[in-house]
Amino acid sequence: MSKEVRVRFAPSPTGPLHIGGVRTALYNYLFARKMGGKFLLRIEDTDQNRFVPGAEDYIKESLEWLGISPDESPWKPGDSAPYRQSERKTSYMQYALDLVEAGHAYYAFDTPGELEDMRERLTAARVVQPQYNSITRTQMKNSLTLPEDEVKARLASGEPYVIRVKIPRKEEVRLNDMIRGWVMVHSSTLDDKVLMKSDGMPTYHLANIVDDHLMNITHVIRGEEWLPSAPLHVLLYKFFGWTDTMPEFAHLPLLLKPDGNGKLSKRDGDKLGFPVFPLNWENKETGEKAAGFREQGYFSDAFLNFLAFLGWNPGGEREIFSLEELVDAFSVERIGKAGTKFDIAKAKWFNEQYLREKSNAELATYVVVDATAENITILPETAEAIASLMKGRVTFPSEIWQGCKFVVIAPAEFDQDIASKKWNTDAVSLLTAYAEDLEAFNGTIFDADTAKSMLGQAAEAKEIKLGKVMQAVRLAVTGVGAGPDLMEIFAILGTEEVAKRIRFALATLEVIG
RNA sequence: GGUCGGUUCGUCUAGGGGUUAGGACGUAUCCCUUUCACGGAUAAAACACGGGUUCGAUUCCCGUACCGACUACCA
Repeated sequence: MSKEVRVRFAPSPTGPLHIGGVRTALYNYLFARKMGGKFLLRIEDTDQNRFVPGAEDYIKESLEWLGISPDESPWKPGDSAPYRQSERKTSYMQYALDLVEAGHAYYAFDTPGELEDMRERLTAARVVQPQYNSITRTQMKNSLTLPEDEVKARLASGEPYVIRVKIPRKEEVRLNDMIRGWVMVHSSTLDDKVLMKSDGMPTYHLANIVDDHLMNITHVIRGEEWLPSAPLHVLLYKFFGWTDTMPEFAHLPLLLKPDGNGKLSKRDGDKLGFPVFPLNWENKETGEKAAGFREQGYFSDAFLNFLAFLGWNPGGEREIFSLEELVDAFSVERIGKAGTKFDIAKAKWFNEQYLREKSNAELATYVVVDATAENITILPETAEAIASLMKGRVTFPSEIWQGCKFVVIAPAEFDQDIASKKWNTDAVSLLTAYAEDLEAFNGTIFDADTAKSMLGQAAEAKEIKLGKVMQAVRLAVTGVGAGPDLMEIFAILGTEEVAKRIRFALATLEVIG
């Protein structure tokens, strides 16, 4: 009988949640749902110096936007509360002391300056790996080298100290990563990492093991940057005697820069003009700003779909998956090993696919909002008609209004380039006739077909080939040379408005050549 | 430098001892068309290199190269 799957996403609140972190959260969510388990969120705020106000809310809002909210979190506590490491502070020291007691950790009193001296000394002596380890610790100030009474005295006097793990001199440490298979590391290459800092807070290494154990975490799905410290974590589970309940590990491939090499960073997004964060972010204190996918016009479901395929794929040829379908198709085995370059063009493509599936009514709400922002009133029916016309042609909802606002705002000026090429005597002659026909129109229904047949008849009467003057007709009514089906636009505008606009164009534009 | 990880079209990837190495994005061309798009069709485009193992390796093994992560009292 296997126990319930419990996974956690454990970001630290040091700024806006990076897209790589969002993907990690997503994979954790998908795995938990797939396995019928629980997805928890734990805030790793053991570094008081790096705390950024608002970062936690940002994490919460990001996950909510994507619809992958945790089952348990600081704002939705379950049995494993609390969910902030700063609130779990009291328990860590005892675990560290247990390790000291068992001989797997020790007190160290070295000052930052002394540590620096040690590294310099080692570097000067051409030691390949200047680190605090089984060799060098014998020359440092710690409870392994100092007499017992002196250690007690230093502790009693309140002298600052840290607790370091005592890495065994020679031992093969191995772990079976779900994505990478067996990884083996020799303990001699590991260093005596600090477990408890001098400010009384634990480091990530200690806190994450203690919390994962206490919270009954069964699988640790995290970024590849953690792989090098995974052997240390395995060792800690062993020292605590928790090997039999140690979670399984899965180290996710990194998200890389689109050009060149290296981890995707905020700078890359700024440079290439795309976001690397889910939501807009602003740090009021520092003035730091970052653009978000949501505000750029990406739909949460499209963004989620895109993200899911960055480093994973279900094996078939289908690419459009809803969240539920992703859950159904997900498996850790199908996560790739190699880093993934970030391709914003693909993200846009996903957004287009999703946009086309949205109802006109839904898209119309964007049009109304955008128009209102410009102090322009638009009828809901008009907004919907515009949405219908534009949905197949745009990537973002904001482009619907931007690309079709001439429906509501009659052109005051005209694209000079098109005018100089297409505004000829034939066009003037046809448009004059068409305007007259429109003004005389007394039918009840003026739809696209009617608009078109009337235009066709006018052209026939003047013996003008329609194809030659359509650009001019478009220019007269919309002011520009490109856009969705003109006759559909006419139908929205109505005979009166179309005639009025044609009259204005006729009066404004001069025939060239 | 050391440790660990990685390497299939430009990008994301499928595949896996014998395949015309498949798809998608992007790119190009053509078709459709009242423009621009959409859509449809077509095209160019990949197994990093060298050794093994094998009748046969892109696939398995070992090296090399290259790329990356880590190397803090940060996570």
